[in-house]
This record gives sequence, C-alpha cells and structure tokens, in this order.
Amino acid sequence: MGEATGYEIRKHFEDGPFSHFAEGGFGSIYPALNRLTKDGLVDCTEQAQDKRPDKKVYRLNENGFEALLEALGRAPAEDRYKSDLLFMLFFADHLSPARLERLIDERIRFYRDKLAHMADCAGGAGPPHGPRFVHGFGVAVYEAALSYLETQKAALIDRVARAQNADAAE
Amino acid sequence: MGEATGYEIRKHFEDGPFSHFAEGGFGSIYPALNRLTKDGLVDCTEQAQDKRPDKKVYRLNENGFEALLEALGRAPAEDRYKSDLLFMLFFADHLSPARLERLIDERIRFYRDKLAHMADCAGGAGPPHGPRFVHGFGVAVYEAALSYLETQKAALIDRVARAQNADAAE
DNA sequence: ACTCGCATGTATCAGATCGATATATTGTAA
DNA sequence: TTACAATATATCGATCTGATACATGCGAGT
Repeated sequence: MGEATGYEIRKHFEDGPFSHFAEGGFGSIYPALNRLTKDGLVDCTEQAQDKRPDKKVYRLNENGFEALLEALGRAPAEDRYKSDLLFMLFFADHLSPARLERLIDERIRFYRDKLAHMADCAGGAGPPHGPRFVHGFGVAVYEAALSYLETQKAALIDRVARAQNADAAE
Repeated sequence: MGEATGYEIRKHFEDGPFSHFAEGGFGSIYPALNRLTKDGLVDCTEQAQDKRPDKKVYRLNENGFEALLEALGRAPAEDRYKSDLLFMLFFADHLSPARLERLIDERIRFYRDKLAHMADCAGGAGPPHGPRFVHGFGVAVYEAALSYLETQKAALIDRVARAQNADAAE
C-alpha cells in the first residue's frame, strides 16, 4: 500500500483498516521487516530527519508483490474469536449481579465507541473494493456482538440473581 | 468443572464450550497443568489403564477455585477477532472472481457447519447460566458473519470483475 | 516557567503461545 | 492389509505478545 515506516505499519494494525481482524506489535513488525529486507521482498531507504529520530522507510518491491500474490493463493487459516470477557461470563454463576452488570456495560460502551469510530473511516464507493467489504464485515460482527449484549444482559443478570437467592435461602 | 486429563481439556478447547472464544494446544495445556500443580492450585492423581496410556487426572482444589475467583475480579482483556480470510479479501482487487467465489463459499460452508454443530450442544434452560449466555453470543456472532458473507458475496465479486474488465480494456 | 504526558521513531527481551512432531496402543474403515 | 482416527503423554523451535528502553519536540495544564 505504498511506503511506510515500522511505526506507521503498527498504527494500521492499531487503529487502521487492519485493526478489526489482525494484530501486530513492534515485537512482530520490526523483526518481520528485517527478515523481509534480508529476503529481498521489501526495499528500505533510510531518511535522516531534523528534530526527529531517523526513519527507515519500507516499500514492497516486485519480488514482495509476487510473494503476496502467492500467499493469497494459499488456503486461509480459520478465523478465531478470542474473548476474555466470554471466558469470565462462562462462570457468570460465580459473579455478583453488580459485577456482571459492570462487565457487560463496559463492553457495550467499548463496542459503541468502536462502531462510532469505524463509521468515520467508512471508505468510499470506488475501487479498491476489498477494504470496504472487510470494513462491512467488521461492522456486521461488532453490531451483532453489541446487540446480543444489549438484549441479553438483563436476562442473564436476572437468572443469576434468582439462582443465587435460591441458594442462599437453603 | 470437575476432573479432566490434559487430553480432555484440549477437547474442550477444540470442540467444546470454550472453542468459540479461546484456544489451547498441548503446548500450552501440559506446561500449565504442571505449573498449577507445582503452585498447589490443582490436585493430580495418576491412573494406570489397561490397553491405554496412563492418565493423569487433574482437579481444581480450593486454592485453585479461589485463584479463579480472584482472576474473575480483574478487568478482562479486549476481545479480538483474527481472520486470515479478511486479510486476503482486503486485497480482493488482486484476486480473480473465481478465486473470490471459492474462498467465500468455503467460509460460508464452514460457518454453516459450525452453527449446525453448535445447535446440537445448545445446553438446557437451568443453571449454570453462564455457558448458555456464552453459547448464544457465539451463535449471534457467527450468524452475523455468515449472513454478511451470503448477502455481500455477489456484490463484491461483481464489483471486482467490473473493475478488472475496465482495467483490461484500457 | 515547569512539568507531564503524548506523538514520532527506533529496538530488544522474557515469557507465552502455536503447530508440528515423537511415542505407544487399539479399533475401524478403505 | 494398510492406513488412519482416537486415547494419552510430552517436547521443541519459531513466532507472537506486552512491557520496557531510548531520544526528542510539542502542546496542555498548573
């Protein structure tokens, strides 16, 4: 997608178009850029800067583009959804109703913020078409998660509270 | 959740109730069980078996249960959705319409199978209530993903095909 | 004026995880 | 009869994650 420094690449993973389905910190990016440079898939030009640390600007070259196309020809790995919150809610019966409410409310707010932010970076109608499709997928999944939390929150808390009261009454 | 061997725990991550939001291979599970045993959070009893390798049956003890409750009191990490397919579809403009169709169709089939399998392990109405909530969340998210792929597939392929034809005509 | 944190930019390190592999036996399907 | 799936253990290298370190300028608050 043009030129970028390691720092900029990480921002794409943090906030940008990749943030919904991939992740990458410095500990992955810098070693990867070194490996790619060594393997001749990216070109690197160093730029001295005034009043800023030096930059290393990377760009995919022809070899790299071919390697990308080759990778796109292979079978994709399975998607995976990893959620600490769901792990905790699996044990909802051991949590207090107040704690449950706080946990779920916080996640609802998180998803609302995320969706609001995504609405801003919607991307236009023209090509390339991949990013828009991917963006739409992210929105659809996050909206489903948000909607589930909003509609099912009360029922979960109510059921857990009743069960805990019944236990205490024994 | 009672007694289990490392092998059985992995099955819970592979197929079972945890499979929608967590992952764990042998390389994580066996070292973790050793660590937990050393720290006195689980009890381990060895069982010799006829015609099968020996078992090590683990069970969370009181210390372990307290540690679990303590962990449930901490803030959960952010959810993350990791998708190789979305990464590939981000570059949809570099893929042939036939390839796009195959990729998306395969994922549609995958999600249909997964949802069919999940419908079987729905879990009853009584307590514990956590697993049912978590199960419903998984179903909601997978249905959203499936539905998006089904409804948006044709539009993506059509747009990409038109753009590629226009390019070729130049 | 001064400090505190944030943005830009590089990079490493310990610890955790992932995927493949090794070992051994039984049952089952091609 | 041959190969593969299931049961069960475990390790190993490569990678990933999250925290930290270093250096500097800019803007916001006190």
